[in-house]
Amino acid sequence: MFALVDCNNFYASCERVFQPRLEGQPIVVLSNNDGCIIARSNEAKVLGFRMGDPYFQVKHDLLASNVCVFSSNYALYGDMSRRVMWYLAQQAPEVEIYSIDEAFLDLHGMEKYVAPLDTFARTLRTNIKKRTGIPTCIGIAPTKTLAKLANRLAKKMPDLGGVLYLDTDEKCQWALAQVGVGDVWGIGRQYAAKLAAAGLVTAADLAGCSDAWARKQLGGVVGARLVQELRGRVCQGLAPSEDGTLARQSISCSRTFGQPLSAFNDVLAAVGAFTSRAAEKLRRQGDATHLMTVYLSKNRYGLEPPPYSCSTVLTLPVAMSDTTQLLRYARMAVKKLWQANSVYTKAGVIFDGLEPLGQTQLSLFEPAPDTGKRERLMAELDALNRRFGKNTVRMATTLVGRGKARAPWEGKAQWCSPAYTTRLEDLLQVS
DNA sequence: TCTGGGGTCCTAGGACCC
DNA sequence: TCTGGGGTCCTAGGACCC
Repeated sequence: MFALVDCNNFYASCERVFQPRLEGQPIVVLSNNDGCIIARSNEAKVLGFRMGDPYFQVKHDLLASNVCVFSSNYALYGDMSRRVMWYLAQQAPEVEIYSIDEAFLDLHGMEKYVAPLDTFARTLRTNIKKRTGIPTCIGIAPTKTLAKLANRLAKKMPDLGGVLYLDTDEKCQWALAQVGVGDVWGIGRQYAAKLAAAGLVTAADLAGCSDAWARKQLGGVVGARLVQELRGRVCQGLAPSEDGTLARQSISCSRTFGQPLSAFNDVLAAVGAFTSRAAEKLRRQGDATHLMTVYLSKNRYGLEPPPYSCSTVLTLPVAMSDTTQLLRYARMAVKKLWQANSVYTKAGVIFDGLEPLGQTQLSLFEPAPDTGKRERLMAELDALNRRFGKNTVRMATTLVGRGKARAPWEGKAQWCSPAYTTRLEDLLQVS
C-alpha cells in the first residue's frame, strides 16, 4: 500500500500558523514579483479566485472581498515543509518527498505493526497538525495513482475526516466512479479534452479502456501505465533517494524582472545572479554540470509577434560547479544572445548533464590543476552564506551600481510575511 | 504600469557509427 | 541492378506535475 500525505492549502496554512486570526479568512498567495495567484485558502476558492489569475486583474475584487494577500515567502514555506517531512520520515521507512507539500509513503509490510492503516493515518494527521500547525489529508491505496485519487476524495468529502483508505476492490471501484477523468493524476487539459471527446467521463471509464487505446491517445507508455495503476497494478514505486530528497536531473533558476530591462549590464547582472543561485543548488546536491542553457525572454503579452525568447546551450569542456567558472560562460552566453534595442522581461539559467562532483572526468585539453582549490573556495562560500544568510558573500558581477539596495531585475514582494522560523530578527513576538 | 518558477518523462527524427 | 540492421546521441517539441 502507498499513502499520499498532502498538506491542505499549504502556503495559506503556513501563513495561518503564525497569524491565527487568519483562520476562516480568505487568503491568496502571489507568485514571484507579485505577478499572479499561486495559492488560495478554501475561502478564496469559494469566492472564485483561480490559480494563475494575474494580480493586477483581480486586485479590486480581492480588496472588495476582503481577501488577505501575501507575497510568496519561500523561506517560511520551505522550512515548514522540512518540519512536516522530517516528521513523516520518522514514521515510515520509505518516504518520497514529491513536492513542497506532498509526500508518498511506502507502507508495504507495515500492516503488521501499525494495523489498521487508516487508524495509523489518522494519528499521523493529528500529530502533524499538533507539531507543525499544518492540516493534511491522507489517501491510502494499492498504487500511487490510486493514493492520489483517494487523497483527492479525502479532501473533497469532509465526512471522511481527512483520510481515505482504499483497501478493497469495491472501495477502489467506488472511488474511481466519484472522480472526473480530468482530475486523475497525469491527465491534464489536452488529454481531458481528448477523453471527453471519446465519451470517457469518470476515472472508472478511463480504468476500463484498453491498454492499446491508452498508449495511442495518452502519450505512449505513460498512458498505458496510468491506466494500469488505476486498475490497481503497481507500475511505479517510490523514487529512490537517500534522505527522501530527490536528486534532480536538471537544476534551474529563472525570474521575471521587476521591470523590463534594456541595458546589457543589468541583464548580465541578473543572469549572473541566477547562475550563482543555480550553482549553489548544484553543489548542495553534490553535482557538477556539463551543459548550461541560458535564455532571455521578452514580453509575451504585447503586440509584438513571437519568438518571445532566445536561448543558447553551452557544452562545457569539463563538468563544473564553481560559480566563478560558470559565470564566465554565462557572460559568453548573454553576449551571444544579446540584441541591441531589445527589451527583456525575464531570463533563466538551466544546468543539465549533471554528474557527481569530484568524480568528473578530466578533459584532455583543459586540465584543471586547481580543481581542489576551487572546490574548497566554493565550500567556504556556501558555508558562509548558510551561516550568515543568502548573498552575504557573492560575486561582483551580480551587482549593479554601488550601494543600491535592490538590483534593477529584482521584483516586488509587497506583502511578504516575516521569515518567522529562519531569521532571528523575524521571530514571532508575543506581548 | 502590472501576467510565476521549477521540474519530469516520452516521442520522433536526424546524424553518425559499425 | 541491388540499396541492411542495429545502435547511440542529440535536439526539438509536447505533454504532464506541483
